[in-house]
Amino acid sequence: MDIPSKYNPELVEDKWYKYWMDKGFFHSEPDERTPYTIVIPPPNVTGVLHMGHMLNNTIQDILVRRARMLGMNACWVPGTDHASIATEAKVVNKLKNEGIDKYDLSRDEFLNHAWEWTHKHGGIILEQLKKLGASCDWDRTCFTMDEARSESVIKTFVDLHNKGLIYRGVRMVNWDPSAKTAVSDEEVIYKEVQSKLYYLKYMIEGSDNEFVTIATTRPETILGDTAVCINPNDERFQHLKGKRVLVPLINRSIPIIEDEYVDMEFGTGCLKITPAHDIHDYEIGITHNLESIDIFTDEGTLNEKAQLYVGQDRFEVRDVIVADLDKAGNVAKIEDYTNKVGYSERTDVVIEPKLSTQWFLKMEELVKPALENVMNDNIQFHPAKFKNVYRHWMGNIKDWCISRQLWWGHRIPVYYLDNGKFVVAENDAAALEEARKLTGDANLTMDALRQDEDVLDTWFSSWLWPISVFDGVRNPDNKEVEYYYPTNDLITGHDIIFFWIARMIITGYEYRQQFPFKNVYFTGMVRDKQGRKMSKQLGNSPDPIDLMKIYGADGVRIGMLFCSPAGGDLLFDESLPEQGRNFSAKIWNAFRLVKNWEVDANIPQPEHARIGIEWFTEKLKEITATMNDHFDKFRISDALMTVYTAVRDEFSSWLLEIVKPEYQKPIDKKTYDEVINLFDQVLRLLHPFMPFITEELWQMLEERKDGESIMVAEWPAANDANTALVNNFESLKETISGLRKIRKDKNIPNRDQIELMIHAAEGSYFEEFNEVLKKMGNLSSISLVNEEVKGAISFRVKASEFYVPLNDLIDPEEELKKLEEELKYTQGFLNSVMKKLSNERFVQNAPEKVVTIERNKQADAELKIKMLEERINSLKG
RNA sequence: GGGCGAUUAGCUCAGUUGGUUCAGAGCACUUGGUUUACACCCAAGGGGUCAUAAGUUCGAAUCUUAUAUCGCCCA
Repeated sequence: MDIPSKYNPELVEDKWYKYWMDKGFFHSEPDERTPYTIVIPPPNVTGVLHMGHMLNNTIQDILVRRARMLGMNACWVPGTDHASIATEAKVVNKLKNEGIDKYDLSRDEFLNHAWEWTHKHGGIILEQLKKLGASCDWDRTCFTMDEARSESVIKTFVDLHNKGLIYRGVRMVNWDPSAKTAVSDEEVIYKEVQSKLYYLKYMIEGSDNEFVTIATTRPETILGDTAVCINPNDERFQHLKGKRVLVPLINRSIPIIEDEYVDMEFGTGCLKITPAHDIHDYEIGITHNLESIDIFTDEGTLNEKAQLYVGQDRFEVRDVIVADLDKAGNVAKIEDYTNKVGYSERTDVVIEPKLSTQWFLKMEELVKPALENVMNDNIQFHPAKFKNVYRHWMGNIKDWCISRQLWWGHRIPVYYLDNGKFVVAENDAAALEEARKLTGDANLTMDALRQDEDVLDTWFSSWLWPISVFDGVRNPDNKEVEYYYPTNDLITGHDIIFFWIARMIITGYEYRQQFPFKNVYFTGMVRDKQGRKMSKQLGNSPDPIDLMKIYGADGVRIGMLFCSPAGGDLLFDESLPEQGRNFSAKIWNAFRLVKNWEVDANIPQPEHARIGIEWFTEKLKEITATMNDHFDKFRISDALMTVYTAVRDEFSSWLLEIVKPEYQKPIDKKTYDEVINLFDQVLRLLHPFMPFITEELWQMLEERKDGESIMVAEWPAANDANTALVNNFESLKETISGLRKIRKDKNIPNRDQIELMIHAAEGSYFEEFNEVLKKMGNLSSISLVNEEVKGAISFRVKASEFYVPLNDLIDPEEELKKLEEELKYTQGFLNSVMKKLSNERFVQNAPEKVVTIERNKQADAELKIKMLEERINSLKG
């Protein structure tokens, strides 16, 4: 076989992905096997693959591939999310660049543009996932706005409304003046900004020189003031009670009210109240029955109610009004001030608190089972610390504002009549029927109905995802949802625990009386080496596609996982995929070594090879068991590290070196076949992490039939490893390391044979491994002795002592120094052991196993000390 | 201000319900190596008072309390 000396991922990856697709390995249909289901966290339809997706989807693919190899019916459902705000913003922007204003278009015209955009860009990210090797069932690809999903969303709205859980209310919302929509609390990012605290004087009504001073960061809002508030306990302001003040510039008379909400320490202790533009002021306004004067337009400019600066932007007005106030003598002072200001996650403009009519979902009852079943571990979080965060949020839940003032999304199925009443229905026809019933007018036509202009929050569709992808909302009893739901694992970032995870759990219990997934695995954020978030502005995010071209998809996959514990942030650096690429090369080269051996069926298997294979066979069971344990506990990084070191150290450096025939000599058939078999097993353990290279090698390892694939090969068994053999072998390795150290210290070339004499003790020297010891140590002979050997360099493994006779090369002083250091250490060790053993309470209270271990330590240490002392005396003598 | 979490080797982090030589891994570092699979490698090494202090225990990186520093969420 002609094997290229270097692994070239580009020649391999597309080929095997196509093979897997052609053979239908990714596709799942319900059958009698146990299902293993994951639904993808649907990426944003306008998005392109970034490093966060890479991490997240690599983990999903690993879990799905392993489940498949374990014989489960694995189904990974892919799809995308319509992302109302982000997509609409992009489409609006694109139209703007073409000279088209959104508001010159009809709703339908705009939606046509949005769909066009979606069809053009919507599939990109899914195609990119294929490069990563994602084994999604592409036949099941869903979109939150396709027909089945859309109908599910509308049906759910109607149902929740009928249950009395959806209501219309006026609330202070987070208004995004750029997107012209309300956004949820979770979509507001608070940033620390350098601003100013303005101290403004308000004249007291009926007086020419008396005034109160208030402090504000937002002087432009004074035009909406409807009161000034003091703390009733504040001694300084007792004389103001019951008086009124004049709003500067417009001279509106407003009352001085009293409320303990006012912090006497902050600012001047006098607070201006602007109920329409601050959430706390709004609440005080309600308590004190104050008027709300909304001075802003939806675009964030001032309206006629402000009286001044009408039509100007809120931030422009801030500068202008301060100058005017100063001129008018109302500015007492201006201080630098650092505060936190909310910005829209989507458009990055400053959020304006605004009174607005919106649709809300009552959460109080809905969250109960969702909270309970996380706290009692029916749903498990990995890592579990996120339970606390979850409990805190769910315990302080507020009603969910589900309407958005946008066009792209699911239009709210509420139809208004002229008389202000409304009906809620799944479609126009049903709405008309309802309306006719409501009005008693059988001749009513659609013209009399006006559908709500707003759409639903995107999360109101994605919270149905684990159900709706199996069409379980429209058809709750269908075969697919019955089979695949609940799903097994959800892999997602902890940043959307409330947006999405909590809400999916809520719908799971509301609509299927069951959790949507058994486990939630939280990934951390991918950051750059300095710990900064990856962002376009910083330009610190590499393009995953480029990375895969350079390092191979497998290399990038494992690079992402090398340092990625659950929930912890991943500090990405290009050395990681590089390490992954290097590992691919290592496996490739191991394969080249094995496949290039000349096989001779006529020679018998040497003893050292027999031992090596027997050992590795057992070791592999242990490795598999360790990996299984890591997987069970969602320690994906640890599972990878286990197989990584297994390949590098145990397989390549030990097994292959042990069985490797002498230069230019053939290998016996038995050993060869067994090594091929072990290689096959190792590739299987690697496959979930590195699907491409493992398939390539597995196909070349032996003759394969069309339709065979490592993807559907069985996961290796882990039962009943011979742990005694494996442990004994560790002593052998230690002995060989000891010999290597001597060679290094004394500059003895590896090709020169040396002699070894052993003063053996039980449990640390095993004669049955002699052939391996001889080969790996390049020994001319091994002999047993009963006493110390003079003129030799020695080392100890546990209680056995090993001697290499090297008269000429020994430096007695150096040897003595080493021996004395070792003696000192061992004596110290013995002391600590004896301290424990002489403590009666330890012997009485500690488990017997622990005591026995300490006794063994004592015996070993005593024996070792005796040998060391003999050596030292003999060298001195 | 309220809550949650973290602090272990130069860096990033494990440490599984307190007990095997338990102080670990990977990377980085030092030294040696043209042993023909691999320098994208191999071998051998150095490196930490487990943030600090007190406590519980026969025994603490692990449990308790306080302090310091940092991070996240909420206000």
